[in-house]
Amino acid sequence: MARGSTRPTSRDVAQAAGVSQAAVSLVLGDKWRGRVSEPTAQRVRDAASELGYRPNLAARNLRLGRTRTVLLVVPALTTEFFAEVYTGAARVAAEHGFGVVLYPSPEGVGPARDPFASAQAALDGVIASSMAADALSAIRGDQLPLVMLDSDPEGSLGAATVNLDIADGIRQVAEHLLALGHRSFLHLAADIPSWTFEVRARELATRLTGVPGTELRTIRAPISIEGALRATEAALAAPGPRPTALVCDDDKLAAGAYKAIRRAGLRVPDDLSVTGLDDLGLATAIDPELTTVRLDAEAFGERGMRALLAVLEGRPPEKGDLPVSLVVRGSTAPPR
Amino acid sequence: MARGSTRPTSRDVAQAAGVSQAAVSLVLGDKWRGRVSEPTAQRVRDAASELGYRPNLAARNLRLGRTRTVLLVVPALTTEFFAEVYTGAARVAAEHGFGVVLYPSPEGVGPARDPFASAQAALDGVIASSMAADALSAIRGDQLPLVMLDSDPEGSLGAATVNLDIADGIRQVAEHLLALGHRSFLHLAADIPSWTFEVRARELATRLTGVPGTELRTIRAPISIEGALRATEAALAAPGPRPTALVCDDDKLAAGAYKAIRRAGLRVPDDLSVTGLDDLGLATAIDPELTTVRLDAEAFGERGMRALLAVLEGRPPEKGDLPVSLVVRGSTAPPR
DNA sequence: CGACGGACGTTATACGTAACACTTGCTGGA
DNA sequence: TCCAGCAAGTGTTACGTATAACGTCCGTCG
Repeated sequence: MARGSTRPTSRDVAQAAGVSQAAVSLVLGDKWRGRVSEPTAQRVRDAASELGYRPNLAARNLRLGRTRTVLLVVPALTTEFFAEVYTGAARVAAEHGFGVVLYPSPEGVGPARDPFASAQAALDGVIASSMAADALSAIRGDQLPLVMLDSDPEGSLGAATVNLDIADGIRQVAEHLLALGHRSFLHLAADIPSWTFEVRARELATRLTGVPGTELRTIRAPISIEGALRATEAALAAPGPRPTALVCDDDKLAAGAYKAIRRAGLRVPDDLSVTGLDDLGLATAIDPELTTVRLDAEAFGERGMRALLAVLEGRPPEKGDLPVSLVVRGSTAPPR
Repeated sequence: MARGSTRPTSRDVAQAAGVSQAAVSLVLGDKWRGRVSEPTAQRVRDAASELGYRPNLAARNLRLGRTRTVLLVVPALTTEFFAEVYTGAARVAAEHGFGVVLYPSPEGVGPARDPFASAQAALDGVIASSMAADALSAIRGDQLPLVMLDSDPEGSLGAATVNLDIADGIRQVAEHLLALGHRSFLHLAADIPSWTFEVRARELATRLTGVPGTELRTIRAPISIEGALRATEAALAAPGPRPTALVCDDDKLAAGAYKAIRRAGLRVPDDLSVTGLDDLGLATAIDPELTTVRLDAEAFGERGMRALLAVLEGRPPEKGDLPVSLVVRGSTAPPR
């Protein structure tokens, strides 16, 4: 590991302190109450810090048969959303002496690499976003304890799931737009096959079917500004009456839509109301600021980690979806 | 690890294939040319996949004394920039059989947690952004091979450095703005103590001092839309002649500045030209699209990983800074 | 006065893997 | 005929740690 000399081991510490290796392990592992005298323990601690001793984690992991390391599989790191999920998960993990390793699954539909080859660390369990579709089959192959983020509770075959209440978010969006008087909707959907996006489509359709005179069209785009720009441009150029409200599957799509709307010579929200979903920093960077659904990504990560800890300890994980809330800003207004 | 039964070991595979554990290790380690016959090797491979054998990485790491795992220390994951750095580093790492583990240092000036507590995996080396100032002292304490990203080549005490040619980027920005006719500049600087930001300030000052009649003022803000908004608002409200060009340390700051400029009733670029640095997705999401300096974050990550591999193998790392390029968009124009 | 138990440690072992050193059977050349 | 040499493996060990099981010394109690 180190350059010239090899790193000190617990045996080196033992020798320096004049005790056995076992005593070092006891003292440094904090299991010495009544087994080692205080002066001796102090000698061990001094020797350890003197030598700059750090336990060899590979050896410890081997001995204990567990690693206190967990893998977080995310679709791709191009959005700050999963950065915050990571932050939340890592905080809870640290409180329990665990570490979190990230595996960003390759973008697009590339060949599914082995997620565990990238995370060389041995693992106690896995938290996986259902959006990281490529990696899922490989993950299911392993018998590791698994928590799924935003995945169909029915279809997850026993794996614990932690979900944001996206359906409720879409309900709030729909009610907000209906209350403003909108009746002609365009849904800009993400073209990733994932349960969480199916929920958006289903819930939006459900909420509108009850209301007379409503109309809903759907277009799909990859989750990128460029992709959303092109899809929206095409939709706006299509013949027929223009919709008055554009519901986007996430904020990034909304940002792309803004550009298409500007290029078409139209204005948000005067000609077209737009909503997003995520409430990323992007939502307030664009003009007008975006009406969107606020997801608490950090809480999502925390809940995911807690669920995994529960599974590891044989406890049942918390039930219930995480609440979300509509944030009304300047991108929605009554139709003209 | 697994729920009920324990995972199969190489010994289990050996028994199933009717060979010794050593033979399994040879076959699966691909070191069997001339040592094990093809039929036997095939029997071993079949038994391994039959049992779903996966080597215990903790044991392997212990035995080999190296982990093929590397730590990437980044300031915080709130921007896609380091996501791309990670992508590049992970790709190169994978090509060499290495894995990359991420350590996002806590935001702000919180107490420096131990980066290695979070990355429970044992490590062969570290790549660290100089912006992750909190974690640096802890990192230097370990004797691990280290590569610094965007750090002072002089002040890094022997650690290898990989740098983007930020100075050249700022030169291009300055020349672009001077050529447009600007003479009164405002520098919106990041208030993070990091060499890479010092370079921006120094280079900008240098480029302007040669030109007669120029004026440069500097304000500082935390790297967030909100922070930039407030700092810019204050600067625009200050008495005296208004600058005609606003040079921002990165794109996020520029996005915040846009908002302040709009609130002041001014327009980009008519009243004020704005430049950024990074070329994130954000740069084209805002209106008008941002003139900025394109940094190839993925190449940065790749180069960082290659440098670390070189250090690990005792080779000298590549020299030379990575080139950057000015991307001129709609946020810069001649002053009125 | 013998036994007993607490305080303070030590010895020995196992975790799963990779690699070195060694064995065995066979072939071919002198 | 005999031995070198090779193919095809096997036996054994060490990596560094945590912990179960075992000693030893001494004070105390019945």
